[in-house]
Amino acid sequence: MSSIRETQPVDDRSTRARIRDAAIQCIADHGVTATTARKVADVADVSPGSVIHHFGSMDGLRAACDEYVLEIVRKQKQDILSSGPNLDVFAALRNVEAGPLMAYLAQVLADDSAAVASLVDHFVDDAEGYLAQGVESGMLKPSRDPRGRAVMLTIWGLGSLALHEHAKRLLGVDLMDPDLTTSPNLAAYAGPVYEIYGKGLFTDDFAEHTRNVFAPTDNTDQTDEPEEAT
Amino acid sequence: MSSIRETQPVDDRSTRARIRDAAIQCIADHGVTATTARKVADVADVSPGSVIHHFGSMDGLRAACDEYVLEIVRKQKQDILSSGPNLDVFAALRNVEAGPLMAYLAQVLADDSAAVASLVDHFVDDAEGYLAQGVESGMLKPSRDPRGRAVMLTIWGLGSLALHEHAKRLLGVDLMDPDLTTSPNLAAYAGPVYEIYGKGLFTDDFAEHTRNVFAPTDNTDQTDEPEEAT
DNA sequence: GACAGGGTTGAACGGTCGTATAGAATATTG
DNA sequence: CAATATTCTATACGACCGTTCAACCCTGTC
Repeated sequence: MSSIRETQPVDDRSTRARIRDAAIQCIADHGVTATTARKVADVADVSPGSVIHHFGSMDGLRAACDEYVLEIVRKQKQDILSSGPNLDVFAALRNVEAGPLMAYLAQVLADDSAAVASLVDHFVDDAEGYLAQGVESGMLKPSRDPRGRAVMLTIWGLGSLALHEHAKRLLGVDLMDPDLTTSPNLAAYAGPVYEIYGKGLFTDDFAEHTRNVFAPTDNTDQTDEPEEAT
Repeated sequence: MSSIRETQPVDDRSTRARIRDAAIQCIADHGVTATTARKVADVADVSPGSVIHHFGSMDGLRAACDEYVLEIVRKQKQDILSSGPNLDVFAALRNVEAGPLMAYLAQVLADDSAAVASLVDHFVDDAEGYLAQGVESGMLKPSRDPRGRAVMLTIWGLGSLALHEHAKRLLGVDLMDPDLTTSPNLAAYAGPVYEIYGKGLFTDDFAEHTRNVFAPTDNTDQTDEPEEAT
């Protein structure tokens, strides 16, 4: 092992890391099923045999990718924790070197992978913490079901990411844009969202009318409203 | 052409329709990339050659499926229109013979297809109409951006459908269940949703604070809040 | 019965996939 | 420098893909 570092850091790091990054890029660009061993090898400038030599199989490569972005998100979370409460689920990913992680996440959110499930659970945990902080600091209203509220807000956020092509077509806003927060079109997305988050959607009369329909078992005064579902 | 109807309607209808239905079922069950001509042929009890004889290619089959569910949704809309306002985007699909249409939609929502885009646009149009009715009837608050609000609510709903596996894992609610509205676990999903839609998420103070940040060009009084994004 | 003629079949073709493996290239060590 | 261990490449193989096509069956007509 040579003790001197070369003038240029060769390319990236180990061949294994280069292959993994190439796979993430490939999945982010063209989806998981279109990501073949040969294409990954081509992007990583290695031979097709090398990619499975390092990861055993394509499933192994996919798992390694999932685990890697999970690790990055976990690491990034530490930095976020010291910067106060943040409601935006994507902020952690957006600041992370503007890599293809958002696009990767959007591509893999739909198919069921244990690592992706763990990642989503992680986001929900974060959201629940942030929401609790928001409630404590007086920014957010308390909820009868804090966990459920965190789940729904996370699913809405991640679902918007998964359907970002529709959002772009309908709103002109690319949720994948690394510098979204400075985009002039952000208002088209944030306006309605903040409006709903701000004043709600139902009128007070209607909200009162539906309040006790889907309430969890909570001993408040409740007049029985027999039929008002959907 | 015989003028009498057989005692049993043979199987379904034409072979073409049987193949199309088999493809929809197959995509709903295993996704679009896992749906091969041979599997569709197997489900439809025909030969692999027959499926492309009827649709030209697998892309043609896929397009025919998209167009078919679009047609069904359009047809279903007519019935809905005569039953008053309805905020639930899925109701139109849920009542439609409990077929695999919801699962099909969940599978194809992410990939970009012209027919799927048209379908989503259709949902947004419906939502906008329903929201306007809701505002008019006093159930819903008016919006500064009715179209944008309809888009976001639709994306949230469809995104939840696309990520229904996560919702099921985290909430115990299967958004795909044809009789969801009678499920005892519905409250885990509807509770937080109705809470947010009812009273909102932000406190009045915080809502006032962020009101004019992402407001569309609207001449209300606005004190300049230079930096408060994210 | 002979005979078209279209819906249907099943075998076959070219292509791409994931993966295995033998050998070349490269690094490591004495 | 020789020997060896390691990494990578190139090729090969079997499986499965979408698609084609000659034969086949089945129905209706002369």
